[in-house]
Amino acid sequence: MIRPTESELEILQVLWSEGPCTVRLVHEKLNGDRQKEVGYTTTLKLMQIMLEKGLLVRDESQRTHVYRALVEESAIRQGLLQRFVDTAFRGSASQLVLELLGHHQTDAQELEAIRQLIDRIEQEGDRSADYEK
Amino acid sequence: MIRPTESELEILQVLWSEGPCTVRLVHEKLNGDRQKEVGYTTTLKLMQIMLEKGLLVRDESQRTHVYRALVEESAIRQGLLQRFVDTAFRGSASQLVLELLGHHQTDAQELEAIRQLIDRIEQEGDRSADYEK
DNA sequence: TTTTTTCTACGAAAAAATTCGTAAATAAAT
DNA sequence: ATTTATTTACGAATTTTTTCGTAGAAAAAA
Repeated sequence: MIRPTESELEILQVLWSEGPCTVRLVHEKLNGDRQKEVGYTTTLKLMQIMLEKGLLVRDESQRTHVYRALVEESAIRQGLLQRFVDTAFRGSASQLVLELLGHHQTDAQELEAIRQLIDRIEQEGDRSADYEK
Repeated sequence: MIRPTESELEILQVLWSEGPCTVRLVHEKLNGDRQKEVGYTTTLKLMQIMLEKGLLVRDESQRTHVYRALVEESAIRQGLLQRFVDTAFRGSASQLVLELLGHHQTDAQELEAIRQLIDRIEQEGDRSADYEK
């Protein structure tokens, strides 16, 4: 399974939300949002490594390369979430949700969306056997 | 903020669910649940490090020391969850929940518990201003 | 009693992840 | 034309995390 490190994930977040970017752009985005400052070549190196790993691809037609995420956000989220539930919540997804809703600010609209999702899942209860792993 | 590493978290999980344990017990628990085998002194060393960090305490009255988690599960979960929401879901707790409920098997009872929690939160909506950060 | 096992302490090796410096090439500015 | 700035490549240093080997003390077994 593809498992980006924390630094790699930060870069992916930028590319997912901004679309294809130069190293410069990613770097400025990171050092803007953040308190932590790192050198330009650090970001560059990371993105080169991610290229090797197949997390990114790049357009080299110009001198200034443009990088693009090759992995999908939802797929990565899936993997990270699965792992996280297992390690931090011993596999109990509902425990995680309870913890989350209990301590985080979640606005009414989002709560409603979640409620509707629960309704849908409960309706599907009969054919829960359809689920694969 | 206290942030155990992944290996440290595995050890904490054992201590949280089993209560105070010897290194031997923790070690066997880990190498049982898991496909990954590590040496005994590896577990020992990790627990000694965790002791230094203040994650654990131990009873040295006997030759075979008994370790106990000094940090609370809920507190650690809080911290890890916060960080995880931020890094993997850009801070959107509800996105995480949607992802989770959409792809994980959650039994009816747990869904009901979550629904009730949502009800409670929505009722408290009026005094949402009371929330701190 | 002697041998074997079990445990801790300690240091250090190994692996993984992050960071940066330097050089060379290209582009931009003066 | 010359200087300055930007970009990539590359290797390596640093930091963090994980792993283990060895030695010595204590306990258990023979």
